[in-house]
Amino acid sequence: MPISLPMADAPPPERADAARNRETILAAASRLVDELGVERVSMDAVAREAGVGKGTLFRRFHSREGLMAAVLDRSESAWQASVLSGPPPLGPGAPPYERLLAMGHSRLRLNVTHGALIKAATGSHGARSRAAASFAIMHLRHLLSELHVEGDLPLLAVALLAPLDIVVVEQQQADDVTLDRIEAAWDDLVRRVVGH
Amino acid sequence: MPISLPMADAPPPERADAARNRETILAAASRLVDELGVERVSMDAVAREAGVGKGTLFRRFHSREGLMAAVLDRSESAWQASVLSGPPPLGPGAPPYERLLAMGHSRLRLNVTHGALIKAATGSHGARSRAAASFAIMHLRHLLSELHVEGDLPLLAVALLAPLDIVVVEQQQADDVTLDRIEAAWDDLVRRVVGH
DNA sequence: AATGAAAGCGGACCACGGTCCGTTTTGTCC
DNA sequence: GGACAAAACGGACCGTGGTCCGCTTTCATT
Repeated sequence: MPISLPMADAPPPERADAARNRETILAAASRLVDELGVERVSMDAVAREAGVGKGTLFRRFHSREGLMAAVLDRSESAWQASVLSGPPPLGPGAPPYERLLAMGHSRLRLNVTHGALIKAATGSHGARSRAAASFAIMHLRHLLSELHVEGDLPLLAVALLAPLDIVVVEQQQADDVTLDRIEAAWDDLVRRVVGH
Repeated sequence: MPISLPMADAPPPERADAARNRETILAAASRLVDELGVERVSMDAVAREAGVGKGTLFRRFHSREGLMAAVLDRSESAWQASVLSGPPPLGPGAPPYERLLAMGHSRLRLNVTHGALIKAATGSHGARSRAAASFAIMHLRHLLSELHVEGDLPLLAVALLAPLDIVVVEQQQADDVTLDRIEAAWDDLVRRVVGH
């Protein structure tokens, strides 16, 4: 008799071979990505490297975008960890305003270093790994409420994060704007929004 | 003797057949786009419709993205015209703060209605039709300076426009956020930045 | 009008993302 | 452990964006 708690429709579990392959594929993809750079990694190459058929890749990850999002999630969750439990001022322990600034700076730099992967994981179809993007929003929203900012905090959080987006940043870099300048302008924006 | 004013290295002019083809291609592309929707228009189809070879498309527009940007530019320049010389509050004649709000609202709605085209014209390669994007930035910057806002105006303008980006907006729409709410939150953001 | 070189043209060709479906593996029930 | 259905697998296949290169058109010069 299968142990089934009276919990509602849980997603069906994963078969053994499927789990094994998922790991193999992710490992192969990660390896290829930081060996060749994300642009030069084709789905066929990942399939070959992982020793599976192409169909398997697509069943598991739906699209190239989805696969890259899965690869990206590893670094993202490291960042999330350092926000949730790392040293201040990014992690807990510093006053909210400083954490807010630290988070923006950290996010900006991370977006730049992971730029290629983020863009590969963010299709024009717009289905970026939901969780990854919304973690930053949720956290920012939390900090804003600690600072007693009034208003539509969820949307305000989005508005503050939007100018740090890799696409926006790269556009500016193409106009010879430095990261330091972007950072300073963001600090100014935050100051205005939070009200000192 | 060729008439050549003492003007420095002008870009070489366009040959007659080239100009003819450019028009034909743009017309064909526009027609197909609003007949089938931008997603369903392939480069082969445009070439067939225009009665030219595929190579010609790519020489003229470099990529699918480039072609779509060219198609988009028509609507964009209509919008630019109504900002520069249309009726207030979007056009000149209204006080700067009202023009600022009107511009945001108008830009938001335009981004939504032209969403598919904008995304098709904005590759992950990030080379969106330079002029189109930067017109809004320049104008916004101008309005901010009229309002005596201090600081790094070019970057502030970018930061205000970023949350209106179609990708950001669609993300929010997927979370059941209405356009009116986005608009209200943007107004609030502007109020904070400009300082009433 | 003839001429020659540079610019433009076109469609065969390639690699890639994504789908499809006949075959193989897994896990359950007897 | 045998039998059976469900799930997963793999690679042939397709349409698309983008390149390449031998041929044609344009246009300045005479």
